[in-house]
Amino acid sequence: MTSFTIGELARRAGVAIDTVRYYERGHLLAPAQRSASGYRHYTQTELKRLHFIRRAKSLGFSLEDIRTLLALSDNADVAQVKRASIDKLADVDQRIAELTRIRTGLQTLITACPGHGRADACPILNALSQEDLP
Amino acid sequence: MTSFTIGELARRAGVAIDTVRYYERGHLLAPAQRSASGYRHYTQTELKRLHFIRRAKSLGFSLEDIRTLLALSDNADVAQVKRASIDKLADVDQRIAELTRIRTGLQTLITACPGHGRADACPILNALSQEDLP
DNA sequence: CTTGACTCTGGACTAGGGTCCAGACTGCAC
DNA sequence: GTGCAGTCTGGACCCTAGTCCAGAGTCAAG
Repeated sequence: MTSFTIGELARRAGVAIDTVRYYERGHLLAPAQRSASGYRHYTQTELKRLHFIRRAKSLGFSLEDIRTLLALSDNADVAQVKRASIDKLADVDQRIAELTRIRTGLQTLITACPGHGRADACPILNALSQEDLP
Repeated sequence: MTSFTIGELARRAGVAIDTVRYYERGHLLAPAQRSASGYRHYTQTELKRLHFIRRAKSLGFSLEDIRTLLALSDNADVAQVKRASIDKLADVDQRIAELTRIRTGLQTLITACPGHGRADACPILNALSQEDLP
């Protein structure tokens, strides 16, 4: 069974060493095995877990979410994992809707702005000064 | 020329008093006129500027962005205002695309997950453990 | 004149997700 | 056996956009 140092783990997972230690502090990773001299040593198991964390993060889960997910996953509670994912999806939809609203507002202003001339002919500046915008 | 206190300004703009002072500290608002006793006093000018700030924020500009925008607006530089808005639009598009990618990944997993049974039958958990996902 | 609401200041604190640091120790190659 | 890279620890610090606090001073109504 090959094992590797924290630097090697970090390199393989594409994170910073400090991040690994931070995850350990935050109970996302279990306390690592130590060598006689106190160096942390890891195996594929921890690398997989670290990959899990990064993947979940890239899917928009917070570390808090991931702590939950890992606990559920450790308990093999598929129903709850699915439920947590559905909640997260609703969350993502919410954020997309908000950004889309912002996008529409911006696009309207940009289209209307001549891009030159007097400031009071610029709908972007005017709109930002008015009461009645999105 | 009517003038009003910080509390009145905050009330009219729909922000907290602390936020007004915070904006002054961060040079989004110029240092306010003071009464003999040291109370800040504001006029329509500052109220309009504060509205501008809130509006820009609701369009997804950061305070840093807004500092820039205000400087440009003070210089009446319409071309640059338009350019800054276009940059921000690209930014928003980028964020929407990223979230949409996340959404697709989640939706796929949720659809595929039976919601019960063994953990290793749950595609959400499996996917998070694999290398080759979005 | 008192009471209560308002304002002043500097500074601390929040959340989330890390990042950086000093000073000491360890591991490995040459 | 020396030099350099890697690792250890606890704790400080970063960012954003505020929010909250204590203790002191001020304003206006009754």
